[in-house]
Amino acid sequence: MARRTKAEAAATREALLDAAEEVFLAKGVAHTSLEQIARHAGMTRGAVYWHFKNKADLFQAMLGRVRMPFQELIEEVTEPSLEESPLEAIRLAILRGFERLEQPRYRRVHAILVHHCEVFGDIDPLTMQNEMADEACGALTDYFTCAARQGQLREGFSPALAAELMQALLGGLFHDWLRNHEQFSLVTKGSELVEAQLTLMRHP
Amino acid sequence: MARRTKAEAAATREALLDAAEEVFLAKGVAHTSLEQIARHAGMTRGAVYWHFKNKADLFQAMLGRVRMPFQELIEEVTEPSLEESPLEAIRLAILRGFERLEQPRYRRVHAILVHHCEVFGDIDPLTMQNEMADEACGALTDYFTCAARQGQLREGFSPALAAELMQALLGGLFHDWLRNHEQFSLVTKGSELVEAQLTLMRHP
DNA sequence: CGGCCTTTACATACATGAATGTATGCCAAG
DNA sequence: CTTGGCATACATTCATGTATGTAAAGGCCG
Repeated sequence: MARRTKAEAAATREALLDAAEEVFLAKGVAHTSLEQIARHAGMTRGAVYWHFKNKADLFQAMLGRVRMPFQELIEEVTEPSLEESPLEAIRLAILRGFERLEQPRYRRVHAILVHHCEVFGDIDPLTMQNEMADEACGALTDYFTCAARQGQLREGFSPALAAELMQALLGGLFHDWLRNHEQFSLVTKGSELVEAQLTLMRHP
Repeated sequence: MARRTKAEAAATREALLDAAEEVFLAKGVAHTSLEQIARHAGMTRGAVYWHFKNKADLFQAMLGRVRMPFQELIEEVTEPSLEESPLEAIRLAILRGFERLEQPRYRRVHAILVHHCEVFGDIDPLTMQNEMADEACGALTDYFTCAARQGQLREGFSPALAAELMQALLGGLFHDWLRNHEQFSLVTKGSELVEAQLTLMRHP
């Protein structure tokens, strides 16, 4: 092959990342060679080493396409306002998260991060998951605290406990779904469970 | 080295499995060589290939030392009887599970299975996790059904929903704890959360 | 606008190291 | 004296990283 235009080069870069997602998901990160990724994208390893420094660099670029801070999800939810019904805001934010995660790219990359890659080079997926979990739990605590101040939580039920319960619930559901997403829809089952849990925790 | 007695041979086999646990946990299954395992046990690869066919075989043997069927945990709980207070029986069974998992060997092997190994040879950790999850959810459903028949569950709250909520809660907690067990005690925090959740679901 | 030159976007070829599996050696247990 | 329990040596495969080749893109200059 000969040289492509800038747009074509950017396209092959994306194609390589797409291929990486699929092969990583199918065979695991550690057991896929850069050769396999390149061939799956119709290229050779030359293209990979041109666009990325090495496997870790490619992996980071793949992650970079799906950064989804949890705080952002909350901020997207403006209706209804956080101040008047925080529990409903939490529910909607979680629903938004579910909807994003059901997009193939988000689902694949998170499945790879959680279930198909080990510590590897300077990349530690467990640290990343810890950061995600801490961020989520922090945000949940804030908003459950807000809910408690307005008397929306069952009495004797601390915001911290509510946040931890909800975070564990979400984490378990998340892992189950990532393991085999064909088994159930995240938004459908997730909404049911979250709604049921919020009903249990809400002040009667 | 020269030949050892049968007991010594069995001991080196266990030593190899112990070494495998530690190195797998530290560096991930895919990125540890049989050489590293052997050296960590004070042996050479010759010993490994004598006791095990290959890496997958060694891995299976490592798993074999910690098989913990969930049903067994329930059956161990005879006090109080399942028939008179099923919710309490569930709580105790879960507590038993937590206590087992906090033993170093159980914790390490499950951490490896969940967070430190990818699909690999004829071994698929995700299938194993699915089987564990299905088994757990099935048992939980049975016992929540029993609880519902005795009117111990909040009205309008189906046993299936209760089981799914509890399973997601346990799964999330499990994953969080396996990621970094120094952060909190599984029995302590786990007991709090499970107790809180059962209180929420219990008929008032 | 056409010729030239440099750089880009890869493909190909090569060197290296690491891990595996097997074959063989060796010494004591039984 | 035979076989079990390893250690050692060897051959092979495989992935990586780099070096080199190359044809076209995109500019510069006349």
